[in-house]
Amino acid sequence: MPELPEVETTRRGIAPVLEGHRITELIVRERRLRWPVPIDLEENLRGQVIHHVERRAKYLLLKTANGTAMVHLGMSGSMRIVDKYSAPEVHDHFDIVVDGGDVVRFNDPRRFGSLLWAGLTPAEHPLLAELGPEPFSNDFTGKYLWQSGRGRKVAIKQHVMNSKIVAGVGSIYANESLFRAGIHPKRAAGRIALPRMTKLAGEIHAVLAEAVRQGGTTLRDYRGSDDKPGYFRQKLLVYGRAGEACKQCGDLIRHTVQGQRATYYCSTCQR
DNA sequence: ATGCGGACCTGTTAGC
DNA sequence: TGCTAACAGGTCCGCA
Repeated sequence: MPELPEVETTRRGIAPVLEGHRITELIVRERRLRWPVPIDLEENLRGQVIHHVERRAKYLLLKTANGTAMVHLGMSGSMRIVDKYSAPEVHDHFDIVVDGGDVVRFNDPRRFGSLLWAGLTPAEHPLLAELGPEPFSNDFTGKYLWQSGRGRKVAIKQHVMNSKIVAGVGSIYANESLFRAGIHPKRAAGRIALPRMTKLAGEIHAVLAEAVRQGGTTLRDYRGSDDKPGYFRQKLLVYGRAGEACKQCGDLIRHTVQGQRATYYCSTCQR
């Protein structure tokens, strides 16, 4: 499921419930996530006040004076706010219980998500240390994207989905921003001129910002912390539209696979 | 250094 | 209708 807009929507949903509140209990029902949940995590978090809920790439960072917990939603994860008396259901892998009785409950059928401990210097955690700039940061510019692609033969779609190049761009929004920028997803990253890269960086920024405003994209499972779906799906121009007419030129939208992920594009509008 | 395929999981859907 | 195979929003790792 979740790409950056869905994670950001989740962050905004859970932050008011967590920030400034003390964790009375962390209840872990299933430790076998993408990586095993560390055995001392409950001890590290119990009694700690969450002073800030941040996002880095697609990781949610729960910051306490003792250290930072990292949550990743994987492909099918979600976090909902529930009452402490609500019974856990299947795939509800952990609960963050805070003073006052609110519970943030993590559900993830595929268990590609994770719950990890990043200590006092989260930026140095191996999963965060190598990440590229945030797409909403000032460091993410056309010039940066152009420089990062110089001499590379990798397809531009895979290039922008590489978290070391830019953090948080997944398949849906890579497809959409490449369409908006008029760039063919299989074009080599090193064979795109600076003005087109500038256009692409701008479209990545724009499409992600729009999706955040719409509460993300719900294809199937994704729900925000309030259980509402995201409404960006109606705005998708290519993703999931194979065989349908391009909204720009009327040609058929094509489907292919890159790196085991679905790619959608218009061969007339994208070169 | 770069690039590829496999791996981790379950649930839903498409196809026979 | 029922079984099986393919596919799904992520991304790390090991190998060539």
